[in-house]
Amino acid sequence: MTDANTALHADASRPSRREQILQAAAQLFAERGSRAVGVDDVGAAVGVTGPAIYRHFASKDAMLAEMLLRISERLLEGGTARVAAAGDDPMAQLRTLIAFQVDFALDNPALITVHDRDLGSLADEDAAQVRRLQRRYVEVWVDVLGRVHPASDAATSRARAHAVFGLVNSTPHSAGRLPRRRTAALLAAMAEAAATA
Amino acid sequence: MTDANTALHADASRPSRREQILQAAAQLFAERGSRAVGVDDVGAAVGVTGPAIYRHFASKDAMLAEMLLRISERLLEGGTARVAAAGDDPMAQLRTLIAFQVDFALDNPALITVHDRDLGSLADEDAAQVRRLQRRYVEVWVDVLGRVHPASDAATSRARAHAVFGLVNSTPHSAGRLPRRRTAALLAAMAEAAATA
DNA sequence: CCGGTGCGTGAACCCTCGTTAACATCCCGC
DNA sequence: GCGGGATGTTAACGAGGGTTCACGCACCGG
Repeated sequence: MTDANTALHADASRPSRREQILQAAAQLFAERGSRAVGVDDVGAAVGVTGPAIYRHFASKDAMLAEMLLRISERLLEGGTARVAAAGDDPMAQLRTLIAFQVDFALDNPALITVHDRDLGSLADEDAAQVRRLQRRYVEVWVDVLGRVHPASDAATSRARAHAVFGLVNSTPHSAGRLPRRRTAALLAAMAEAAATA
Repeated sequence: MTDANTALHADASRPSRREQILQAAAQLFAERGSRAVGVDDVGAAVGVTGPAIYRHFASKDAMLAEMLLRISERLLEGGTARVAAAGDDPMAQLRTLIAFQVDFALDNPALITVHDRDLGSLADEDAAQVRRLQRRYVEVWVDVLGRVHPASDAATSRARAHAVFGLVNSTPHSAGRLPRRRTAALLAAMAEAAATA
């Protein structure tokens, strides 16, 4: 409803009803969990009744699926693009990846929350698709971390990547208490220190 | 059922039915989310039918409440005890806190998951109680981090603490792929680097 | 005008699931 | 041996909530 999430609608100025619904749903899902949010709640958040949702989505699960797929795709695309644009230096690649993840986490704390909490309430097929995208994004990190730590094996790099994600994605817990710029700088510095430790 | 979670039962050798239920529930809640797990599922996991649960707990919510309260209490107690035993050196206190959190996260990945995912599906009173305990535990970290970074204000220390929690609590995502000792060492090193950055 | 298409509404349907009730069983102290 | 509490079982109730249905209405091309 506010400026919470920018990642879900392409046209931010006058989002279509469909995009309004997705964004409101993301917010509500993040606050209470997708299973605790009723279709009526989502409708009310955009000023319509519950069943009106079905003019735009096949089901409640379809909403969640589209939400998670978009997030995963955005992360994967953004991550690969940044790395490709960062040249050959592993440290430069790492820094740009961190900056990207920090920006995303600060822009979309709600999506971050939903992303790793409600994957389980997805139909098997959709869940598998999301996991494929997630895995590919993780692999982008694993590659870069592997070049930063040439002595480490892939499993170690993978654990490192997950740890950095956890660090950066702490934004939903600490958001708003500090000016955004400060938070971004702090998280980036901590993430780089952790990733290179 | 296996050796998954050691934090919930005092007598690990022959846990009472009540403790079996709590442990099985923690496992299931972590895998699927508390709302997606039925009372029948929990019962089946310990070899009884669903309604048998009500011989040991007043309600499904009471199970979740007790689970989260125990976790929060354990963390707060353990954290304060470790800090008190670590002497006056802030870095020594930080290191022992990190070691404690890493051990807990590796011993109880399921509890970690439930802890910060299902707080929202708790009755207001219980949720408030859990949050009080959480806050006090965070303050233990904030105090130590404040002494490690004398120039930082409390808000910054708090953000740092949450970031370190996120890093260490990534165990549910990366568990098992690496021998435990290696994971513990890696996480501790990363956490210390991040906390002192 | 006029019919169709898009978007919404309120009512009803029905399945899931937490909870309770009524009835067995085991076991232990007297 | 026997009464009673602890522990389970099956059957049933009832609320909540996702989904469908039948209908209204605005808008738009011909």
